[in-house]
Amino acid sequence: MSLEKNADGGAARPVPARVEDVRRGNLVRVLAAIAQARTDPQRHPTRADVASLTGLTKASVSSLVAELADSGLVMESGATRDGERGRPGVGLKLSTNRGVVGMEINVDYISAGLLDLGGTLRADKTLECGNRGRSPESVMALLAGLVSEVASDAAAAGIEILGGGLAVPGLVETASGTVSSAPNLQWHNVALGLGGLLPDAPLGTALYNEANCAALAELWYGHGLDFRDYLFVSGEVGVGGGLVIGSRLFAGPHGQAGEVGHVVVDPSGPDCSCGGRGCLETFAGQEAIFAEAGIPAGTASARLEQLEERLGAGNTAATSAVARAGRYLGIAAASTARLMDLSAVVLGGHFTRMGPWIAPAVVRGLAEYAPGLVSPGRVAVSELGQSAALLGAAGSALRSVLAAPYSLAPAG
Amino acid sequence: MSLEKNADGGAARPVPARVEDVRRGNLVRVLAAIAQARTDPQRHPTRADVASLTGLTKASVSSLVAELADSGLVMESGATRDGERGRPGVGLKLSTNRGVVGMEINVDYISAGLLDLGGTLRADKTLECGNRGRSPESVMALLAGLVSEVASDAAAAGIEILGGGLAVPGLVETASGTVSSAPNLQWHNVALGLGGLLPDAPLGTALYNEANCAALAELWYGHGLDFRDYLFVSGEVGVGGGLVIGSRLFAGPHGQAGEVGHVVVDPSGPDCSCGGRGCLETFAGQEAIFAEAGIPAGTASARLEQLEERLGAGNTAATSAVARAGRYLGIAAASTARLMDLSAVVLGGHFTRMGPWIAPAVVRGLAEYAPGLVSPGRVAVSELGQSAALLGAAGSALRSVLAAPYSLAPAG
DNA sequence: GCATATAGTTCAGATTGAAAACTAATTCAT
DNA sequence: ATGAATTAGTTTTCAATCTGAACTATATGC
Repeated sequence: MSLEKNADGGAARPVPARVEDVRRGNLVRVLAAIAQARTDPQRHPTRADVASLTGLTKASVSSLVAELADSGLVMESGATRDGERGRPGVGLKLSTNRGVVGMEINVDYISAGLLDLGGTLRADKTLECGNRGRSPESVMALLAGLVSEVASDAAAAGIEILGGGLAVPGLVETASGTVSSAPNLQWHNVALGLGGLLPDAPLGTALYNEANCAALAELWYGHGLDFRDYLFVSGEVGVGGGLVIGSRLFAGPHGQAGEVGHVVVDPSGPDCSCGGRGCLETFAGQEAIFAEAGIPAGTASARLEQLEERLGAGNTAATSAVARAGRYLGIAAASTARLMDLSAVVLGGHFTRMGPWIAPAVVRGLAEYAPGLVSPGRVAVSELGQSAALLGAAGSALRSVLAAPYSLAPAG
Repeated sequence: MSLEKNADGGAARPVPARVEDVRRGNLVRVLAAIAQARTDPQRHPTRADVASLTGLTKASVSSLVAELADSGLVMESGATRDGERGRPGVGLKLSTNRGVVGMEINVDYISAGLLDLGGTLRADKTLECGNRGRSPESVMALLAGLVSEVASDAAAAGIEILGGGLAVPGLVETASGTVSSAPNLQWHNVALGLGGLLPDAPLGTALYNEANCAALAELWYGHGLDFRDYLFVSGEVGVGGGLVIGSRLFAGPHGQAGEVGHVVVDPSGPDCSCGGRGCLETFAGQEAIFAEAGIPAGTASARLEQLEERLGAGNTAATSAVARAGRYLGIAAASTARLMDLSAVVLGGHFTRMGPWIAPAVVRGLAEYAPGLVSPGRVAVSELGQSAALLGAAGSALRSVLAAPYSLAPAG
C-alpha cells in the first residue's frame, strides 16, 4: 500500500495469528470499503453497503464501524435519501477532521501540505529556497517552520494530524529515516531528525524517495486510474523512476528500486556521475538535453523555459535533442518492460513540459526495441504538476493510517 | 512462495477474515516451521520446538499438529534423544508418503520426477526426444506415459501424489495452463491438457516457465541459501531469466517477468528474433557465442562440448567469444540491478559449463557499468545440473501444498 | 392504516488461541 | 533405588470474535 518494502520473504514469523487479528483485518477491510467510495462524494456507503462489499454480516460491520468511529477515523454523513422503500441508511465517510502532512524537500524549494483522510488537500505551502549544498539541519529547520504553519492551520480547522511523509530526491532508507545519497542536495548518509517535525502525530513521519512518491501520486490521482502496471519516469536534474506493479509500488528488497536513470542504454556512451557509462541519465538528464539543444548555462527553470520556447518555435536543435532523449527513454523502457512484464509508461517531472515532443519519440523507441509490448496509447504524460511528490508522500502517510487503524487510540 | 503472482494489489479481498481463517494461517505457520528444519535430517523439531518457533502455545500446536497429521502431511519421526533432562519430545517431519510430481518439457527431452514432501527426489525419469516442432498433443502423450510410470513407482512406494508442476521453455499463463509462446518448440497459444496428467491429485498440475523454475530451484537447492535477492540468467537456446526478490520469485503482473534475454544492451546491435534490436540474446545466446567462437554447425550439445574443449585449451576465439557474452551479461545485469535493487547474479543453464571463463567477464562488466552495486563474490555459477527446472517445478508444487494445507481432506 | 421493505441492533452459538493447571517421561543427585 | 528437577505434551477454562437469527427502527406505497 504505502512505500514499505513489499518483499517480505520469511515464512514463519515469530508472531502467530490470534483471534484478535481477525478483527484487525476486518477493521482494515471496512475502512478500505469506506475509502473506496471517497472519490464519489455524494453516495457514501451505508453499513449495509459495507456489509455487502466486504462479505461481513451487518452485525459485524456495525461493531467495526463503531470502533472506527470511536477512534475518529470514520464519521457519519447524514441519512442517504434514495427514494426507495425501507429505512434509509446512514452514509459513512472517512473523517474530515483527521489528516496527514505531506512534505517535500527539493533542490529549489521545500513544501508542506495537509491532506484530510478523505483525500482533500486542505492546506499547501511552498518556500522557494536553494537547498543544493545547504546543510540538512538548516533545511530541516526551514521545513519544521513550514510544517508548524500547516499544523496551526490544521488546528484552526479542527483537524488532528495523525502522521506525515517526507519526499526527498535521493536514495533513502525508509526504516531508519536516513538519506543514503542525494547527489543534487550534496547529502550523503544523513540521518534526518524526522521525529521533530510532527511530535504529536501518533504515526510519526516516514521518509520516501521523491520519484517513488511521484509515481504513487500518479497511481492515486493520475493515470493509475487507467494503468495498474507501469514505469514512471521522472525528469528532474537527474532521471528518477518508480515501478508500479499491480497498483502497488515495487520498492525492491532495500527500497531502492526504480532507478531507471542508470539503466545502460548505450555501452559506448559517456561517463555517468554514478561511475558507470552510457546510463539513460547521460542522454535524458537535464544537462544532456540542454547541452544537445544548445541552451546556454543558467538556472534550471530559466533553461527549461527557454527549451520550451524553442520547442514551440520548431527549433531543430531543440526538437532533435528532445527526440534523442525520448528515443533513449524508449530503449530503457523497452528493457524494463521485458524484465518486469510492464505494459505502460508514464512520463513526469520536467518531461511533462516536453510532452508533445518527447512522448512520440518514446513510442518510436519502444516500437523499435520491443515491438508489440507497450501500445502507443499506453505511453502517457503526467498531468500532475510540481506537487506530485508532495501528494505521493501525503498519500503514503494516509494509506499507512488506513492500513493500521487499530494502532490508534480509541479516544482519538 | 510458489510461482503465483506476488503482485496482488487489491487491499480488501472479497473474502472476510473469519475466526476459522486464523487456524488456516496457523496451520501454514506450523507446517512452515516443520518444513524449515527438513534440510537438517536428524533433528526434527518437536511440538515444543514448533511452539517456540511460531510463538503459539504448546496447546495450540498440539491441536494444529494433530490436524496436519490427520490430513497426512505431517508424521512423527520417533522420540528425540538429546541427552538433556526432562521428557524427550517427539520429532515431527513432513510426511514421506505424500509427494508431488515435477515435469519438464524441453527441446531435446522430457522428464518427470517424484518429490516427497520432505524434499527428497524419490524417482526421476527422462526421455530423450526432439520436441522442436512436434505437436503439443504428441508431446503431452509422451509425457503422460512418463508420468504414469512415476505414478506407479509412487504407488509401489506407498506415496500419495498431491499435485504437480510442469516447466516449459516459453511464456506461459499459469492460471489457464496455456503456453503463450515457446519459440524453441514452435508452440504458440497452446492450451495444454494439464488435467489429464495427474487426474487423482487433489491440487492438479500447474504450468510454469522453465527459467523461472530454474531460478527457484537455485533459491531452494542452490545459491538461494546465500542470496535472498538475485537475477538468475539461464543460458539455453535463448537467454532466459528469473528474478528472485526477498526469497520469492518476482513473476510480474502477468507472470512473464524476468525476460533478461531481451534487455537492450546495445542500441546499434543486431536484429533479434523478438523483433527488437541489440537484445542480450543476440550477444549471449548459443548461436551468437558459437558463431563468434567459430564453432561449426551441428547439434547443440556437440557444439557446446566443442566450445568447452577449446576454452579448456585456451583457444583465443573461444575465450574472447565467451568474454564478450559475459561482458554483455554484465551490462544487462547492471541495468537490472539498478532497476530492481538487486545485489547478486547467478548464472545457470549452459553458462554453468562456461563458468570459469564467463563469470569473470560478468564481474568486469558489472564493475564497469554499475560500480559498487554487485560485489564480485555475488556473481555465482549454478551447480544444479539439467534437472534444475524439474526441481523448481516440483518445488513449486510442493510449496503450494504447504501454503494451503487446509484444502486437503482430513482423511487424506 | 397496514403491508412491505430495508437499515441497523441485540443476543445466543460456534470457533479459536491464550493461560494455567495438570499428566507424562526422563535425568541427576543422593 | 528413590525423589527432586526438568522438559514435553494434554486438558480445562476463558476471552475474543464472527455468524445467524430474531428483533427493533424507519421509510414507501396502496
